Amino acid sequence: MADDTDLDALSECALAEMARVRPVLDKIADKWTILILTVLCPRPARFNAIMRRLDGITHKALADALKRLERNGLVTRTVLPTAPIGVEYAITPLGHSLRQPFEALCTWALDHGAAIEAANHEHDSIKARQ
Amino acid sequence: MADDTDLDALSECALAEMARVRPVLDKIADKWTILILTVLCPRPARFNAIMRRLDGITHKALADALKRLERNGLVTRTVLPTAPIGVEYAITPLGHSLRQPFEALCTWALDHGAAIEAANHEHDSIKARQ
DNA sequence: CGGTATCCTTTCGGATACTG
DNA sequence: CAGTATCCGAAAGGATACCG
Repeated sequence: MADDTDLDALSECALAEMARVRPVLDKIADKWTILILTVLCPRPARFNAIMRRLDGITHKALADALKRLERNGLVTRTVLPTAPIGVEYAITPLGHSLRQPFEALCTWALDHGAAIEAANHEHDSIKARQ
Repeated sequence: MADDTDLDALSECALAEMARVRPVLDKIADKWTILILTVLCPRPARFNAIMRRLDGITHKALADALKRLERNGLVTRTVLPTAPIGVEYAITPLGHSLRQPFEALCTWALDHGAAIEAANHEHDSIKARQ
């Protein structure tokens, strides 16, 4: 019973931590956030330049994502004094700091993606046999 | 122009890597996956035990999430020979390996959550002034 | 107890069109 | 070029009820 209490305490602590983590992750984790940051990482880019790089993203999705990124302080938005008007988006230090933990996730995905695929196929074949 | 080519190559490489990473992340990244793994990390648990721990999750959401986790080889499902019937879920080594990269993300969230909050408020107050 | 099926509401994403 | 508004179908999420 003493063991149970200890384990409960640990798990409870982790779950309590999650309560603070979740709202943050909800803000940054959408379909395009990471891809946009990847594009902006080497250098700033303009709206249509980003769109050309991200094959498949729609006008609206990019506009929404950039608005959220700007609001969260991960990118900056600068209107250029050109004609016709131009807008340049650049990654902030805060946005840049996100790349390291995200790369840890990427590494995991690259390392274990095959294992997940294998588990999928095994699971499916077992179900098919039944 | 030579610089541009190099930067393009780097960015192109990162985007190409993303193409392999994305399908994996799509499989594991939903609202409850991480919380469930957190609960199961110290020791296995049964369906309703998990549900009691995760405040707010619905019956259906938990059932769906567990099915996906099992299919991806992140948890195991064991029917207990009890009456009434019981089912125990346990984390696999593969599931356990996911915790390290995820904790990197948690650390980032805990470290920079305040900065994002601040950016939100600053952004809102600027907009309100206009 | 564990799980599925159903229904219903809300959200999301794509397509299109229009403004500065 | 950048951005907004609108419409619409698809998908997600919650509540409920029922089966093994």
